[in-house]
Amino acid sequence: MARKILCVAEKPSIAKSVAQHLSGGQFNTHSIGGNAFIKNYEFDFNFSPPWGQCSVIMTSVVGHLTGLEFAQEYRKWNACAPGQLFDAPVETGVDKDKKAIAANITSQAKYARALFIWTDCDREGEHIGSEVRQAAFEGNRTIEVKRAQFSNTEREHIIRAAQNPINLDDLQVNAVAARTELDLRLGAAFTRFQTLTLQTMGGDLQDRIISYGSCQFPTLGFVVDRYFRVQKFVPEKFWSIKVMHKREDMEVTFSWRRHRLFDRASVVTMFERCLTACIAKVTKLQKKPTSKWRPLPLTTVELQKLGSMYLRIDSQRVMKIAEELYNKGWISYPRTETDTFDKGMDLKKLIEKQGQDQAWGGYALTLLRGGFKQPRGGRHNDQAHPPIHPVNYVAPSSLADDERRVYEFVVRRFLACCSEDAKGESTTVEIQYGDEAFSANGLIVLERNYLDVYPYEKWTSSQPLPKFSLNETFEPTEANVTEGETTAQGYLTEPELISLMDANGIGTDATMAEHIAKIKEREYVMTQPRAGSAQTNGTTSRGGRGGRVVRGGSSARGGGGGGGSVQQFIPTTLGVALIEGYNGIGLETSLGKPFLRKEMEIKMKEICAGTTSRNDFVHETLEQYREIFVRTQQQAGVLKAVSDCITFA
DNA sequence: GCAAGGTC
Repeated sequence: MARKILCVAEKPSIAKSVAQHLSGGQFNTHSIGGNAFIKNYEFDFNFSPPWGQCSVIMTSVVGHLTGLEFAQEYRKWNACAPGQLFDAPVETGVDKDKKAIAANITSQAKYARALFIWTDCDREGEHIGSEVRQAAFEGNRTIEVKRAQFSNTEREHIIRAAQNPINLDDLQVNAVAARTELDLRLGAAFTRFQTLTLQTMGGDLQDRIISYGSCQFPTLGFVVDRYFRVQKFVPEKFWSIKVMHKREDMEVTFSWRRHRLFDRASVVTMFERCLTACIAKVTKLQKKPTSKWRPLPLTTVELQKLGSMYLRIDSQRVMKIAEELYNKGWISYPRTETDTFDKGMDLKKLIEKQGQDQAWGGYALTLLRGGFKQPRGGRHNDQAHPPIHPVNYVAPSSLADDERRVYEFVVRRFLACCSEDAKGESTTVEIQYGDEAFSANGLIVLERNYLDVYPYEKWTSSQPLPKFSLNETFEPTEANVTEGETTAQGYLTEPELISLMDANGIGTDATMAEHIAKIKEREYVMTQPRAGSAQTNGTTSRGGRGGRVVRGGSSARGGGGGGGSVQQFIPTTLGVALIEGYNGIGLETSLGKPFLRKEMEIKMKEICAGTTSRNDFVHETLEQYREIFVRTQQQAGVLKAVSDCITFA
């Protein structure tokens, strides 16, 4: 009886670190023919019963092994009417460039008693596990299949996972299979239909692909939605009362509790009552400690948002750079939803490695000498990867420019997480003046703490307030009515777009940047720099009616560092026409809205919970989209309008 | 020539 166990991870890097932990560093490495990345690691390990001491082959795949395709006779664009793709037969096949990897698993399985699957513990990982299982069955019908449950690659954790295997969860496998089938059928059907129809209408759309995808369309929808809100915005005038007082050579501005009103006559009346009263009285005086919280451990979505906010690098490029840094071993796996560090992780060891840096090394050392605080924990955990953090030190001078900036950000963010919150003292003075209440705020920063290593955030002491005492009365130095106007929100920026996608479940942390790049490539949207923008700390005040307040005509936006300006997304005529076309069809669920994708996400969770079956879900969803498809065909005018827009624009 | 999901 062969005492051999085959282990397969989702990616080469995991196979390697698992092999290192289980073997204690004693393993042989074999290359496989046909793929330069995959290695087979060979060693012995003592598993829990019934397996006991076994020889192990640890290898990996590189993500999915297989893909879903239409049967051969439906692959040509003119082979069938696009509508037939709703029911056309589909088949699963091993991707061309994955044949050698599948063959490796098939042949290794022949001599193995059991297969241990070490793919990531998320839905896609479960499905990849089922693809691995299938490849193993091709070589060995009776191989026993288990799955290791792990959420990081720490030694103890990995050994525990090896000794407590569970079973593959076929419910999760089914959920992913359903999504795959729907994305293929709907994507291909609508893409071919739109593209072919618009081609026959002539105009400038001859050689373009007018693609539809369950993620790219809602992404486009967000851009178009904001565009129209900006276009339709009507500015409104508002008025406010400002009170100033000079004391001890300091000028204090009190702001009105009512903030602002949209009726000038009322404001003037109230203001006159203040003047009549003449005297203001201090009604409340409060000093209290306040703090600014250190940031949460870094997730992919945050990295993408902050990359474009702080570093002005777009999300796709940030991800590409992060992947390179990961592949070189400088930072941890950059695709993670987790914003909590595992309790068992040795964070101090990671901080120590940063001690040698010229810029932040000194700060890292102060953390080790007592400044260290266990990071805050967020509410997200994908059970597969830790938050993004530096794993090794690399001298910034040896990195390319943007690479250096991303690495520095990851390091500084990590050190900030492990620091104490910033501490300050806030003072509030409230006064009664006539019938109106006003207040002034002062802040003194006492300890900067994490802010010393995290220059991306600002927290500055305001001008200190002069002394006031409770119930004292005084005559304000100056008071007047100010006038302002609400201004429209800007067009959508990339961080805003990513937030919307995240909140609506459009795409995954690993693919959001791709969807954004896709709608640019299709020329559904374009980006342009926002005029007059500079780096902000995300503290822009917003007006109550959707607009940003510009007081007395002068913009509150300050300077600040940062290269370049914020990019904003503007839909092209084509993008607008597509979304408007589908919104105008009159069905409640438009292709341009995020609801359908959101529902898909909910249904996938139901499949995982066992309350919905894969078949029911696929059929119901197909029927739902078929109605939209049929209606779109009937109302050819919808797409005709798109064509006209483009031709005569 | 289509999608979205993995990863290199």
